[in-house]
Amino acid sequence: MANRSTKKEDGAPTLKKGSVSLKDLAAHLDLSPTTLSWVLNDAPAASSIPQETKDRIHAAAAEFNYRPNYLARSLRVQKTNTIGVIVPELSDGYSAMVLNGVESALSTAEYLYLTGSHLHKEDLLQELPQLLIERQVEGIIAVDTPIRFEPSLPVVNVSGHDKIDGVTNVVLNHQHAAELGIGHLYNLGHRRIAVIKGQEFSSDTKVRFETIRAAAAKRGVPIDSKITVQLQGDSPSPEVGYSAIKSLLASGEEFTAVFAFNDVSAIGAIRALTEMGLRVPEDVSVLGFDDVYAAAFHNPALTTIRQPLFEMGSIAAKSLLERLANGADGNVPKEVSVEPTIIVRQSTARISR
Amino acid sequence: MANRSTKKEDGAPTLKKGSVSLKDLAAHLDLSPTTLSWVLNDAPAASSIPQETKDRIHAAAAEFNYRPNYLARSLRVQKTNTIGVIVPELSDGYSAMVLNGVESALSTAEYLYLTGSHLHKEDLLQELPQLLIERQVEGIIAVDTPIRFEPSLPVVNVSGHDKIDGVTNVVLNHQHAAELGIGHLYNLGHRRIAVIKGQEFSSDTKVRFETIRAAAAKRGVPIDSKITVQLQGDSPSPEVGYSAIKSLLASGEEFTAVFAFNDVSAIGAIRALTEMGLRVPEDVSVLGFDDVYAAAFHNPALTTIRQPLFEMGSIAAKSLLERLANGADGNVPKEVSVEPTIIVRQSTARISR
DNA sequence: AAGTCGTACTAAATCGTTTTAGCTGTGCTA
DNA sequence: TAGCACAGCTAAAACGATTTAGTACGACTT
Repeated sequence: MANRSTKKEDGAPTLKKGSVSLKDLAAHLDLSPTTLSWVLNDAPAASSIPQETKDRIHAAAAEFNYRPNYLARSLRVQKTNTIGVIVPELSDGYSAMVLNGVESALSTAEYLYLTGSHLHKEDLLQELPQLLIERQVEGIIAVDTPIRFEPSLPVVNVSGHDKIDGVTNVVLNHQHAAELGIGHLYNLGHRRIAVIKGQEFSSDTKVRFETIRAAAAKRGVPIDSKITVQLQGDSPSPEVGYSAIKSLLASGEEFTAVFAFNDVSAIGAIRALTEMGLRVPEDVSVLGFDDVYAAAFHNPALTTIRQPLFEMGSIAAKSLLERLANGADGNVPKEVSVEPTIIVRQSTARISR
Repeated sequence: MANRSTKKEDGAPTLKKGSVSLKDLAAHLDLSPTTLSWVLNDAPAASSIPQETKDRIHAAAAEFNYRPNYLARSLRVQKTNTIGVIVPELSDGYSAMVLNGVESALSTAEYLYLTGSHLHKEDLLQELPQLLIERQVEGIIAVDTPIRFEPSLPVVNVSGHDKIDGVTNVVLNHQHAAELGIGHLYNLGHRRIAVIKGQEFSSDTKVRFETIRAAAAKRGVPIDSKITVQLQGDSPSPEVGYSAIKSLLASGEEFTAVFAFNDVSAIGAIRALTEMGLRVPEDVSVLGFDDVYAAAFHNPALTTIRQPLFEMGSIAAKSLLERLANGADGNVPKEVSVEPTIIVRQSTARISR
């Protein structure tokens, strides 16, 4: 039997609920913090502690709702089980889906994450990573975000294209995507294909356009710069696609199809076209990109190049976790690529002529 | 002039870049951590430190890219400048917009936030808050989430309806919203109004339906339970609205308008109606709720009751920050309410008969 | 009867800061 | 010439955990 002597004169040091420290709990039990730590963490050293003591400890921990202070623990063990995630903004559909993927991969590993949006502001692009690093995140996942800092920790960039030491890019196979898109339109008979380029700040803008251009040229229908427009404005919304197509229509140039930078701009484009009395897809085909939620239920339902955004997020997270687990053994993959698929719905059709 | 003696024999203890501690830096400068801390934090006590020393310290901090370890600081000052945010899921448009509002309010206060999605799973509803509390968040913002834990810290619940001590609910003026919606449809001549109820897990489901029922009854056109359907399935997507209306149509009951639980289900409803050869709004009017991004550019553009989601997020954050700054002085507001507006677009029209 | 082993623990260092309480030397007053 | 203020620092405690290195005691060997 336990021969605990009541060391101190206080019989029951009433612990305030809500924030008991290990020391408090230990004092209450007349044991040392060490013992409690061993037992509560199931440390190897706890093997010599008799079951009865263990039970007492667990019971008290439950009774006072003891939760270890993660700050203290992390400081001591030099591990925070936390990563940082940087996105342009949350409500554009794109980042949110990637984040879902990230979270699903993290949760099984008991990691949490801190988030920040940079809204494409240069100062935030510099500042955010520092804020996260100060908070001792173990790594950073950036989504559609240029890396403006020296990566002093593992970084994974979803849709990143810059080759930077220590950064793994998770990217779509853009060449394949362009082939799928242009191939689809070409096979429907389209030869005058207008292209909506992304904003300058989107990581994919350049590659997307180059690969589309190459795919079109290959088929002998080079992209005409007169029917190429670039999205303006600093956030992704249907409005910018709408304006882009409006200005294109104003130019009077002919085209039978539009290959949009993303679904959101495709939706704006459709609005602009129908407002001008052009039917989609009868008069003009519109091809989107991404396959966000809204695409399937739009009217007309969007034909689009699907990016596996959820998977890209979870691949990013898994890749980061793997690097964190294995330590920096040099062999950081520069790039992981995923495949697009084309989802044919109602916004594209055979050319009517 | 400074008469620093080279205490130690090592002339230049080469500091490894990337993670210098205050102690390292202090050793390098032959000063104590205390002095550096004072200077770098602009503490009052730093007034007695000569400018030259201050300059040396700042220069060294910059040179070695010194960043204070936030874990250690937070542990010492008992303040983490971090809150937790709990959402059902990120990619439903709703939570993301609220989060944007939260973030904008937080960033000016130099707070960051940890996020978690519970996907309406009971275990996560219990677990997530604990994970956040362990990590010493100062408060929690829950979005459309039932509170399943004892609030031992300040909590703000966006769209919460349970009155719980220590929890501030940020809610829409639902009565007004129902008046706007039913009033609009009634004025357009609609008398047979179908209602799509939300899923059981949505906080707003009950109030929304009750207020709609009351507003309709008041006008002498009581809601008929035969043309009331409830969303099924465990995530918000157009599919569930689609199925709901499909089943309603199958019942053969007559109706001239649909008041949907949210925009997403309204979009699904429109799809179901048009598939059955009914035109929106000529044959059936469809009224949405929320005014998410997709609403304005849908075809037809959605008439909807707008919730100021961004504001609700920033109000939630501001209210939480205020409580954190002022300490727990008891007077916690039980409820803060915001006003809806009706955005009339193309999905509703005067009854054609 | 001394040495060894195992049980059941505890003391103290540590993580990286901040903060309280000093300490040392110089210049000036009384 | 002792006393005192002030400038310019430093030592050590503290935050709340984990972890290393013991200690005290009984039982068992040799």
